[in-house]
Amino acid sequence: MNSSPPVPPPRSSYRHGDLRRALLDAGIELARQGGPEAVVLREATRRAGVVPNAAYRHFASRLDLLREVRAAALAAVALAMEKELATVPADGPAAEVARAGLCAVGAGYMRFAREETGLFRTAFFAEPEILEALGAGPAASGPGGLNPFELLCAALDRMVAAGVLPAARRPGAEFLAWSAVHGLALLTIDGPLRGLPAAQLDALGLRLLDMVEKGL
Amino acid sequence: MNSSPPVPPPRSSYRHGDLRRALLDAGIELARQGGPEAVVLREATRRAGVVPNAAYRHFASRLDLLREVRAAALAAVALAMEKELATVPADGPAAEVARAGLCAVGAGYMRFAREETGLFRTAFFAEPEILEALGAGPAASGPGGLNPFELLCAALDRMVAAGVLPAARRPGAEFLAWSAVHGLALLTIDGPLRGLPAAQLDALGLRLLDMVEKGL
DNA sequence: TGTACATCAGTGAACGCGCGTTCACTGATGTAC
DNA sequence: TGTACATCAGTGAACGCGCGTTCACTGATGTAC
Repeated sequence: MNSSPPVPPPRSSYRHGDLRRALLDAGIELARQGGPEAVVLREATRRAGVVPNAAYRHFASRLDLLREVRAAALAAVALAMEKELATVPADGPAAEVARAGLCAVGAGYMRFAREETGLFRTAFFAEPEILEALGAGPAASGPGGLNPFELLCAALDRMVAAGVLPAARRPGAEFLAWSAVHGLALLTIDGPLRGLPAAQLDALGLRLLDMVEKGL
Repeated sequence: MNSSPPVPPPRSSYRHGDLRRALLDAGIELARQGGPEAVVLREATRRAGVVPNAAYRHFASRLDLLREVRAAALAAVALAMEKELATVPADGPAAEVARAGLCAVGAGYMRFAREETGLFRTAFFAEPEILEALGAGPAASGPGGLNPFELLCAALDRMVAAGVLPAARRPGAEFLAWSAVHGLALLTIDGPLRGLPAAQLDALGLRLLDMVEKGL
């Protein structure tokens, strides 16, 4: 019954062991629960069982920590997309596979937004200065080496290769597709679609992806 | 050269006159410059040339003020959409008019996001508890009596009436269209599209609206 | 194998900040006689 | 038309809060001899 939530881990040794990792993990957990603004330096140190200023041995500032948390969040988005992509059977007509790939990428993105809202918001709505990294970041790479944006681009490229998408419409298509999916994700987590049952959201997602595919 | 930004207005009378309005205006200006989190009670009172707690004569809390600022922001979005809509010539084939109407509504939304980023973010990303009002709010109405969401719905209805959109595809279409437009708006103000010249953004917007129209 | 020592990760205390909010007050305004 | 008074909008002072960050320190660890 006593002070259970922050879980003060009793540290035996004077040195922590891997405080950097512990702070990062705490930061990721904070982001998961409350989004980017919940990534608070003092709370992270509290969870690591350490005095506040100890963090400055490992991070230059709060923003520095947030940056790394954000990279982890971005990697988590990419992982979710790749997992969804992995469920697409690779046999069958190339056109079908390419189309299904785009859908999988979009569906993974939207599901992640719904299920890991805090991390999603951290990945895409952290401090403005932080966002510049997006689209150009090997630091933002997922396990497969691609960040969410690159995964989307790859899916579109495969559609061109399969002849489903005219090459002339390819340039910029990533922004159109991303817009649609990103927008629905946000209406789902922050907007009027919040609270809709998952089944309905999935159905809406399918219709949206259908619209994108037809409209591109 | 002295303390110009906050503009401390010298108040002649003991009574303010219309402090409520002054605080609201200050709040809207703060939102315009810095988004919802910039709507700070103390700063609003500072700008109104009044002591902090004076605000409590007119607003129950900071959140209460923010709610009203948000309503104003929503009305401003609606106004921008209506202005764009007003540029569409009403003569010509009904199908064309209906299509142009949807485009206008979308373009107005996206342009507002770009030009009044702070207000846009305030309208759609204020405290979660606040967002519930959206889509059901006469309080959120624009000058024409319709909020942004209702304007979009009306445009879609006109497309059905004009025979451009099959009635069977109408239900839920507002969410698909809104997703696309909302997403692009966000990529523009917060994401990798930030800083792109307005002309390119407009072009991308047109392509997006084209995609929506074809895909719906 | 044992001792002296440099390193540097974590401590303890404190700072200044701006915030939202509460309290008892004061004094200009408008109304009732 | 003049006076007494109630109202209530704005004052003044203070609160507790949690934050990020800086400072001089201490003491466990690992290395060099």
